[in-house]
Amino acid sequence: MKKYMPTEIESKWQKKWMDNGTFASDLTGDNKYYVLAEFPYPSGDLHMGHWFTWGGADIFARFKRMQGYNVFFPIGFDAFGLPAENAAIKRNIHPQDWTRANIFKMKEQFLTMGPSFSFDHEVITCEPEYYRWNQWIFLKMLERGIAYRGKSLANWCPSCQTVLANEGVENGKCWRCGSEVIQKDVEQWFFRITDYADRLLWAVSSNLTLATSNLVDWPQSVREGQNSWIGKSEGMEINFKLVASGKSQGSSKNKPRLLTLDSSDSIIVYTSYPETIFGVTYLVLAPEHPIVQHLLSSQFTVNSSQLAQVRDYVDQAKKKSELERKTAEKNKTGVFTGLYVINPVNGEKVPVWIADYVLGGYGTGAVMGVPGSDHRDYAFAATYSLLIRRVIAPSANSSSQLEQLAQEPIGSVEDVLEEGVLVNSGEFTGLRTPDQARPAIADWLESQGFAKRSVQYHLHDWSISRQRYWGTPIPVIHCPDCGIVPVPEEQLPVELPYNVDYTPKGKSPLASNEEWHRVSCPKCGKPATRDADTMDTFVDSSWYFFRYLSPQYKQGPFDKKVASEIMPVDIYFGGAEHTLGHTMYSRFFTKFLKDIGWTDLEEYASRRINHGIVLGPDGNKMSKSKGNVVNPDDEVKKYGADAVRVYLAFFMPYDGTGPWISERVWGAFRFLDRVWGLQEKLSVISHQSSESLTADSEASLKAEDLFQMHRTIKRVTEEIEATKFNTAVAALMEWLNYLSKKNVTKEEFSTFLKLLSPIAPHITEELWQMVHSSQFTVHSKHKENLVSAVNPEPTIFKSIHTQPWPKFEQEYLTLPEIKIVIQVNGKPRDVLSINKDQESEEQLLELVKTSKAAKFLEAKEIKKTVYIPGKILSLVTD
RNA sequence: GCCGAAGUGAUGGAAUGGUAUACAUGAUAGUUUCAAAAACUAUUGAUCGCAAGGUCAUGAGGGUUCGAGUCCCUCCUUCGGCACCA
Repeated sequence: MKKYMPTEIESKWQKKWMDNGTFASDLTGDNKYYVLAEFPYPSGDLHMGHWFTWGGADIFARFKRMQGYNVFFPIGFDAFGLPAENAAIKRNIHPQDWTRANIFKMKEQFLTMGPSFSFDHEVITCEPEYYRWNQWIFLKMLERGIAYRGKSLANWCPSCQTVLANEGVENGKCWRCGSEVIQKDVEQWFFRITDYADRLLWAVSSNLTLATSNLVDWPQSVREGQNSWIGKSEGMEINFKLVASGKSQGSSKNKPRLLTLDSSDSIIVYTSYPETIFGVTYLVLAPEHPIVQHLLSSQFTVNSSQLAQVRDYVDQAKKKSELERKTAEKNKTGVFTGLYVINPVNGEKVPVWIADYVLGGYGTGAVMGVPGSDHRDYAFAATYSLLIRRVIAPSANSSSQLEQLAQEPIGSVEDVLEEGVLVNSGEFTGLRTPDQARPAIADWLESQGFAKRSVQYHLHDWSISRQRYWGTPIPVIHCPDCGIVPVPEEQLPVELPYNVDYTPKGKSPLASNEEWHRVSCPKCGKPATRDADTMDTFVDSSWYFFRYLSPQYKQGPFDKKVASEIMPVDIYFGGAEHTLGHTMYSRFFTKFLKDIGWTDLEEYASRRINHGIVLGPDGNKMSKSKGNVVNPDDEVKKYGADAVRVYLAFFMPYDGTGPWISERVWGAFRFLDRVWGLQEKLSVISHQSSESLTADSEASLKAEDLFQMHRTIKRVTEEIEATKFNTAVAALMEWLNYLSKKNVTKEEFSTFLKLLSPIAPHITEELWQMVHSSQFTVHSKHKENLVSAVNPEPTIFKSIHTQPWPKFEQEYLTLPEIKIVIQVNGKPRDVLSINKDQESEEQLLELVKTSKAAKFLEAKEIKKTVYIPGKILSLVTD
C-alpha cells in the first residue's frame, strides 16, 4: 500500500474534475438546487474565513448533487470598493489592475480547495457588463421615484472623504477605517427603501419553533435584527398650537410665516404614548427643527438674550459629532425658546424648549415632555426644574387608594412609570395602560381633531452616493437648463474612465477627467456634466445572485425565463455581519425587481445559514496587525486540502466562533490517514464485477455491521442537511472506529467513501477509483480510443461525486438485541439486553430480579412503573 | 437600558425529556526505537473504596416530572445586535 500523500493526489483530481467538467452547471434540467455563498471581495488573499464559508457551502453542494439534484453553485467577485482605491493610493497601482490581479490570484487559491463551483457563471461586479445593469436598475428606480436626489445631513467619514450609510457607521466610527464619523450636509442620491419598510418586516411568530416566516427559513437572529432596525412604531402626531403672543408683530405683513409647517402656527409632536398627554409640562424641539430656524430669523418676538442663548445652543449641537451626542446620553442639556404652546386636552400653557436629546431625523423632530412617565423627560425636567406631574400610578385596589396614589409626588427616577393606571387624566382617569387607555385616548384625540394616528420607522432611506472612484458611475447628467437628465438606456453602460486622479479631495475623483465629465445634455444638447459620484458597493451585491444565472445576458439584468426556473436561491451561506446591510438590501432589490416585473419572488433565498468565525490561534480575530493570521495555503501544504476541509468541518459548529489550532488539524489528517489504511482491510478484493460483489458482501454483513452502516448513513445525511458538519464527521469517525476492528467489505468501504466525499473530495475520489479500478481502467483505455476517433470530450469518467448518495433502510436501524435501561427511583441502575421480539414489561420485570437493580428493590414495594418500550423501565418504590 | 444567543471534563464540543461527557485534541502509562517523532494499545469528570460498588457533578437557586443539560420561574456571567426612536 502506498502512503497517503495528499499533495500528490489532490492536484491530480482537481485537474481531472476541471477537464472532465464534472461540476459544470446545467440550468436546463429539472430538480434544480441553487447553493449560494456570499461572493468574496478580491482583497488578494484567500483567508481561512473563505475556506470556512465556501468549504461548508461546497460540502452542501456536493451532498445535494449526489442526492440527484441539479446543483447550481456559482462564484464571483464583489470587485468594486474602497480597499482597491486605498491600495491604489498607497502602492500606486491602478485599482482596476490591482483588482484583476487579485481575482486571478484568489481563483488559483480557491482551486486548491477542490471546490465544485459552477465556474462557467462567474460574475465580476467591476466589469462594465455587470455594472451597466446597476445603472439600468438605477434608472428604473429613478423612473419610479425610488431613486431620488436629496440634501441632508449625512454620515461623513473625514478620512475616506465619503458619505456612509447608517449601516456603515459602527459606534460612531467608519466601518472601514475606524475614523470618527461626523455629520455633514451633502447633496446625494438616495434609494427610497423606506417605501418598502412594511414589506421588509418579518412576520413575527409567537411560536419560536416555527422557523419560517414570510415563507422562507431565515435565522431568528436575522429576522429580529432586521425588524428592530426597521423599527416600526405606531403612535400619533399631536398638534400643539403656539400661543399667539409669541408671534412677531412686525414681520406679519410681508412674509408668510412658518410655511414649512403642516398647520401654521403650531408644533406637531410624535408620540407612541398618547395616553400620557395630560402629563405634558413642556415641549422639546430638536436643534434641527425647522421652527428653530424661524425663531433665529426673528419671526417671533422673544427677548434678545434668550435668542442669543438659543443661537449658542444650536451652534454647539451642530459641532457635536454623532459619537459625542450619543455618549453624552445621561447629561441632558437644553435651552428655553421663549415660546409657549397650548395643550389641546386641558388648555394649559406649556413652555417650548430645544434639546439635543431629541433627534431631528425621527418622527416630527419634536416631542412632548412627560417627565412623570418618561425617563429621559424626567432627567431633563429634573435638570431644569420643570414641572413634573404624575399621570400613571401603580395599579390600586380601590378608588380611594388610587386617589391617594395620584397625589404621590414623583421624587426619583424609580417613580417614573410607563405602565399602570391613569391618574390626573380627566375622564380617562382609572383606565389601565397601555391596553385600555391608549386606544381610548387615541380615538378621542382623533375625534376632536387634535391628532392623527401615525406610523414611524427607524429605517432611513439608503444613501448610495459615494465621492469615490472605484464604483459604478451614476447614470445621470446635470444640465444647467434641463436639470437632472437620466442617461438614455441605449447609452449604457456609462463606463468608468481609466484615467482619473483618485486621491481624496472631498469631491468626486471622476470630475477630474474632463473628457469624461463634460458631455452634452441628451435633452437639449447644451454643455452639461455627468454626475461624478459612484454608487455604494452594496448596490452591486444586492442582485448579483440574479446575474449569476445568465452572466452574458444582454437584453436585461438577467434572463427572466432562467430566473423563473432556478430562483429562488435554495440555501444562502454568509456572515452574520450582513444582517443589517447586504441581506436586507438584497431583499429590497428583489421586491423592487418584482414590482417592475422581472421576478415573481418576494424573497430571494429560501434558507439562510449564518456561518461563524475562525479566529487566530491566540483566540483573537485574525489580523495582520496582531500577527495571528493563519494562511490556508501553508496549512494545505502541510496537511493537504482534505485535512483542512475536515478540520474546518469538524472543529466547531458551523455557526460557532473559535480559534484555529494547528495541532488539531493533525488530528484531521490522522483520521484521513486511517481512512486511507482501510483499503488494506478490504476482505474481498476481487476481479468480479461490482454488482455481484455487492450481493456477496451484503450476505456477509452481520446485523451489527448493517446497523452501524445504516445508522451512519442516517446521521450523516440528516446532519449535512442541517449544516451540522461537525457531528457528521463525528459519525464517520465512530463508524471508522468500528470498521477498524473488523474486515471491511467493499459495500462498507464504498458507502464510507461516498458519505465522506462531500467533506474530503480528493482522498475519497482516489480510493473510489482504486476500488473500482477494473471499471476505471477499462474506461480509460476506452477513452483514449474515443478521443482519437470521433468524440473529443468523452465523459466516461465516473467520479465518486456523481454517484448516488447512500440511502438508509429503516429495518437495519434496530438490532435484534436491544438494550433497556432500568431505573429505580429515577436513577439508572442497570442495562438489560433483551431480544426485540421478546420485549415486554413482564419479561423485563422478571429479568430485573436478577439484575444489579435488584438490591435497590429489596424489601420495597413497587408503587409505580413507567415503561417506554425499546428504551427504559422506570420503577418507583415508596 | 432593550432584543437575541449561550454557559457541559484540561480544551473544541456531543446528547428527539430516557445510561450526561459521543467524537476529537491534550495528558499519563505501555509497545516499538540506539534515540526522538510517528504509529499502535490502555487509562483519562470529581470523590470514597483493596475491590465489588457507591456518592456527587451540565453557571447559581427553586419548580414540574417516574426521570431534567434539555421544560417553567428567579438570579448571575459571557458573547452578539440595537440603543436619547419619545
